[in-house]
Amino acid sequence: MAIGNLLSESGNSDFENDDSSTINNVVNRSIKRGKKGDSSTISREMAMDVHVEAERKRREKLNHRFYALRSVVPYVSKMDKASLLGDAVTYINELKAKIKNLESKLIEPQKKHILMEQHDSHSASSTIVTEQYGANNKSLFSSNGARNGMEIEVKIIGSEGVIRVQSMDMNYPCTRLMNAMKELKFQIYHASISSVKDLLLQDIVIRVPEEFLNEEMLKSAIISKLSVIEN
Amino acid sequence: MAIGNLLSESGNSDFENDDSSTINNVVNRSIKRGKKGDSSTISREMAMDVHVEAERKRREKLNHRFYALRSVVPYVSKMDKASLLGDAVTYINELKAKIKNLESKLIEPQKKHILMEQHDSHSASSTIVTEQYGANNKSLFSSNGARNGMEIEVKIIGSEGVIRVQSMDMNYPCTRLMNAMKELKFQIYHASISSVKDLLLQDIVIRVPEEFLNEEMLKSAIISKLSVIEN
DNA sequence: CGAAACACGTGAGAC
DNA sequence: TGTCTCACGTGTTTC
Repeated sequence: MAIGNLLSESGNSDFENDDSSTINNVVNRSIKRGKKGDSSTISREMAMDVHVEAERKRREKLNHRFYALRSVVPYVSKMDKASLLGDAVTYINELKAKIKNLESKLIEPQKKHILMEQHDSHSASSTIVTEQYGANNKSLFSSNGARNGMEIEVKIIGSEGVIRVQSMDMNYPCTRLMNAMKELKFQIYHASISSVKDLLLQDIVIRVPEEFLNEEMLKSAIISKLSVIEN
Repeated sequence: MAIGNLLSESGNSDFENDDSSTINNVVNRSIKRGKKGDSSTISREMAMDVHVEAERKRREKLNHRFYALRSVVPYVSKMDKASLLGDAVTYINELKAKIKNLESKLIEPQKKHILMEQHDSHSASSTIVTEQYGANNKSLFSSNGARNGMEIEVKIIGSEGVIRVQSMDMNYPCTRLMNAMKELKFQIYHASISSVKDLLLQDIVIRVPEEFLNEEMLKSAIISKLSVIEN
């Protein structure tokens, strides 16, 4: 599958194909405007370009979610998105009805209940679970930006590199760092993450690509990637 | 947000009617082409117009379905469509797990034994998933779309959980897993990642939120998150 | 100002 | 032949 796409030009339906990141299509997708006002519109065009790219990303994400939804809804009548959504709604309602049914069936027989079976998860309210999920959020240290003092140390030994990061354990610095590793396409040999109190320590051993000639280059590449990744 | 649509100065009063069902559509849609060649392009323009209208109809329908979905999914983290789809998938998987749980609880009528179906460790507690893309599966339950042959094992000990994942080292499964941890808001105590040949082994120790009553729930939550995360 | 999310019009492919 | 569905680039709005 997927031979090089010379003259691809459209095509590209949404089949799954999965990795959008890897081979990444740097294809001549940027034919766009041949000519334009030549005055000071260059920054304009660049901004446009990033906009186009962002929108493309968004579409891709949405389509992945559609596919994921399709994989959990057992029978989807047709292939189009509207039908999928409709079937998902009816399916959810079916599941809910079924649960209600089961619960009522379960509560009814009051005799000789053996209903312990949940030793360790007493967890108060052994009654029906109801309502999913924490939903505690609200405050939830979200908020983007907020560089939480990351200290980065880099060491190169032969073809291997050691990245050592120490930071506040907020906003999932490990997720952020892993995203950076992915975007930099570093091959990871080993990683170890430890949380101690409100500090998070991360050690990662990678294979250093040849284009990074010294530790400083490697470190600044990581830092700039980190600063770009949204959390 | 005030209303737009200042009475459009008529001109051609083509039966546009619009019938917009839902809320206001603010847009001032009918500016379109001001003037054009009047020769033989009229049919062209009419055809175009009907196309535009049809597409508008389609979009309206889709949005209506989105709204319907939103009304059956109890808690949607954010307001945007992608989050809605993702949460719908998660919710469906939770419902499935819940049903499974209730059913197993129900099929156990008069066993005088305390046959601890919880301690035994069979009970699918630490089963292995190895699934590859839904759609081919058939059974109603356990339709989790784990990607590139991820084998997931989950163990709960007290308030801590151990997640052990083995997969092909392609497409940065560690990044994906970390993203899942973040989205599930799990607090990470420790993590260890090792690459051996083309296999990637990941062990993560987390604090298990109370709402996860057993290993099965925890595992299916992780799987469904994984299936939603695009890489 | 950028970044994110959306709706829109339009070209293209399927049947 | 139209009709349906989709992806794309773009304008606009919100924070």
